[in-house]
Amino acid sequence: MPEGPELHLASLYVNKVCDGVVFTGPVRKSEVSKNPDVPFTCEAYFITATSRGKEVKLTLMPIKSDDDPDQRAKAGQVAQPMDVVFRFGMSGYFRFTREDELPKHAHLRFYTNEKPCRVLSFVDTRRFGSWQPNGTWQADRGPCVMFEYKEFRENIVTHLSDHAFDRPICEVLLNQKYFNGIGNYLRAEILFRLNIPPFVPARDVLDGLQTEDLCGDNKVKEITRKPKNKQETGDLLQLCHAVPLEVVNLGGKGYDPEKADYSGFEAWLQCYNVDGMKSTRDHNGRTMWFAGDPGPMAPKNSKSPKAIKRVKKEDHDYTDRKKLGRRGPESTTKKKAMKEEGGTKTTKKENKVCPKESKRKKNREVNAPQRETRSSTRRRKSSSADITAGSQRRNVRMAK
DNA sequence: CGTCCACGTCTAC
DNA sequence: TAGACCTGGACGG
Repeated sequence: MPEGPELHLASLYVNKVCDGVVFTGPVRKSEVSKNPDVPFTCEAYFITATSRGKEVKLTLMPIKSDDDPDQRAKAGQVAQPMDVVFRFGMSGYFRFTREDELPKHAHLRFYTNEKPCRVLSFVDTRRFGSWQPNGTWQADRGPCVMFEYKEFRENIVTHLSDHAFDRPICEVLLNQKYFNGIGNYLRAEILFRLNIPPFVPARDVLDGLQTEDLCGDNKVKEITRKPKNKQETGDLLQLCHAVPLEVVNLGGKGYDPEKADYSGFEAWLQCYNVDGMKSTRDHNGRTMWFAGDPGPMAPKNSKSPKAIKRVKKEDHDYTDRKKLGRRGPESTTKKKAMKEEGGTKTTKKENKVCPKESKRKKNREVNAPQRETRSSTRRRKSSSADITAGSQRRNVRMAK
């Protein structure tokens, strides 16, 4: 669930399913969760949600009842509203179900006063997510790229001397102090659309930016003009706003391969995890998907013994370039890569950036070998109209 | 069976 | 700049 669009969609979901629903009693936490207890209990309360970048805030609002003059007397005092701020980690989301169909990994739960009751659950398989009772938006996170656009722009143009911008643009895009809401698939999609190599210095791309959105009223004019550097930067911050909003407007659940409506999102992706696109690890071990030139700051050193072995092997595989694909790149946490130690590791070769097949083609079906020039297997799931559109768009890019 | 990979932070050497 | 924190799906043997 977890980049800006998914967090916002989660807040919309909560507001929709909890509209008019009365919750009651204590908030309950799973045994296994290491997150804090939420010391809130109330006879009757509403739940509403808002989002900002990669956080969601739930507001637990006691219902004051004129019909219940005992309310104050009983509790000694009326419960106060409480905000709980969530981060979703890699796998967090909200679900509203009957109590007897609680999802696995429902780590924080809010119960309705119905009979049988229903439950709003914060579900988080991997438990990288977190919540904070009486929470506030995390102090070090910047303005929301989607819903605080003006402040977002300003925060960047007024801090360009920050050393954070010494890094490659693709890595800076994950810095939540400046790009609150951008994650791994969004950075790939945004840079791909502007044809910006991922490993160019961020400041080179952002330098000369205006606080005002250059592409506002004059949008058409600006875009049809010769794309200069400054133009692209204007576009970059604008796309950091517009691309996530596209996902929100897809109306599905965003990035969530487990869900039925994932195909719409998958068809929307132009670069991330798309067959034929290149990918490599950035300096933090995160996979960067891109097309064309990686840029001057691309990591040169392979840290993957397996990748080296593969490369050697492939040196003799001259028959089919298409097959190059899938090295076994490092896992983000390279746990036991030491196992293989041998001598392979010392002879580090360049970690070649090469096109590869998407791993996410779970079609075990052994069809006739598809020689389709990419554009291809993954995309085939979308409607033919989308395929055409996608291809055309790419052709335009290539023609440039 | 085992290995690799995943939409993200965190903190410790 | 590494690990640590976790579960589970895809894929290979």
